[in-house]
Amino acid sequence: MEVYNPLYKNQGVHLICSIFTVDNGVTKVLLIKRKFEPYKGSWALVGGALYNNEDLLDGMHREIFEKTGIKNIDIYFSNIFGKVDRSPVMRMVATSFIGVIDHEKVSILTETLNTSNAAWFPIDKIPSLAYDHNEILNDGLKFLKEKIVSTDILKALFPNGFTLPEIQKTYESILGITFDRRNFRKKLLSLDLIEDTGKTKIFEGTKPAKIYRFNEKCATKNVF
Amino acid sequence: MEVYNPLYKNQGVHLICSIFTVDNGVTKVLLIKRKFEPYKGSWALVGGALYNNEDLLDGMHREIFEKTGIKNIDIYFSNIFGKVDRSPVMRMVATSFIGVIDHEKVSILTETLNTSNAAWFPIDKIPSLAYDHNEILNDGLKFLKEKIVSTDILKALFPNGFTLPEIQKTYESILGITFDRRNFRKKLLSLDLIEDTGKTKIFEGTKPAKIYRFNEKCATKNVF
DNA sequence: TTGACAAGTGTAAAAAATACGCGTATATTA
DNA sequence: TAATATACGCGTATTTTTTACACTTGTCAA
Repeated sequence: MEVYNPLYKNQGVHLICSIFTVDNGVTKVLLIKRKFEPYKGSWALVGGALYNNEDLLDGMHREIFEKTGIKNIDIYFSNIFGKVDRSPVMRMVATSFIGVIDHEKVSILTETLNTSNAAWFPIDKIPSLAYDHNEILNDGLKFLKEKIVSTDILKALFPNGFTLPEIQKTYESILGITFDRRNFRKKLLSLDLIEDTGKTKIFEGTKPAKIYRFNEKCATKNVF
Repeated sequence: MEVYNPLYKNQGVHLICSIFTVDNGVTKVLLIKRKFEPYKGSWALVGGALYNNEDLLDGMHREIFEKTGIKNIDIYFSNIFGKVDRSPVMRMVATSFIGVIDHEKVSILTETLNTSNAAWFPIDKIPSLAYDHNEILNDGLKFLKEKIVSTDILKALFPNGFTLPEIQKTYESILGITFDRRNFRKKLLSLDLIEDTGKTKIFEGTKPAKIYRFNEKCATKNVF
């Protein structure tokens, strides 16, 4: 039986999550500082090893909670990283996830059993990370860019809805490009991803903006 | 250290590949019949367990060769499947890949150390498979549909090039839809995925068709 | 009441996707 | 040898989508 073959001994699965937020027009990712070897003292993405008795998603949620205190975050599986030597301890295959939260609505634990710090880093100012986490983060960011045009992954940033100018800034920050105000509005509405709440938001000294929210649908776009 | 924690003991990684071909307008997938428990006698996708000393892609190639005799197949990672109980033997996380080969250009081993048969099954006539392979196959087929419009994944089916009518039939078979002859031509050429070889193919009783081949580029299509 | 600001809406032009007609090269048949 | 059937290549008009850009509107402050 496979279980007794030494070729398969001591393999494990890493659960790694790139947790993003958008802070005042700047896209940031949550990093934790490692307390122990390997990579003691290095910044790293949030994550750890899968337990035998948990599903991947459950394990990822557990790790996120243990390392940061964050609960109830929507996460999406994105990719897998399996180079033989990616962990110096034992053979670990990494499964990567991404998630988005509102950095203002959540308090991050800056010290836990395994971490000595936690902080939000702008995605263009990322230090050298533990393991292959730089590669995983780049891939996760690419995945995020795809997801924001086809899912409601940004919902967590706007629990009470959003105005179109607000969410346009968010899209621009994540995608790294700017849009014509009127065409962005038409495009986002045509994706059938958001809906009008009927309410408006009052700003000072300017016309009130309509408040939208994500609906239950998911957009898709095919080449053919 | 993680390696001694019993919570991580006896985890393994499955490498599973959905190997597709198109046979006379019918999209098919290669299945093998299992010789041993678990799922002895069941049809299954090609695959097995990752060894400690090999990268994911190398391991997948090794498994494909061991179970079918196929060498030199281009494979793409597609997804991961990690339910706790997906394997009755031990905790296994499955990583799934897809590949495409020409069923006429390759001879498949119908018996190996672990398999008692191998055969091509039309994708709309798939039996109940071992493990969660039905789910993995459906996901792989979805992934294939995305890949044929953005990569040269179909290259293996046409080692000596192809005519546009030929490849149109292939696209139609995989995507399950039909195209207008002239618009398909324009669309595929505009994707910048193929190029004219300058040669033509003679058919009987009809005008010779130009032969094309895949070029080195990859097409991309963004919502924004 | 008016000006500043930033929101909302509309429309013309360009580009892309779609529908469809016709000429052409080959093998077969008369 | 000429006529015919077949199906490949090319082109064009129409529709739809995308892009570029201008004006109107509601609120606050002066």
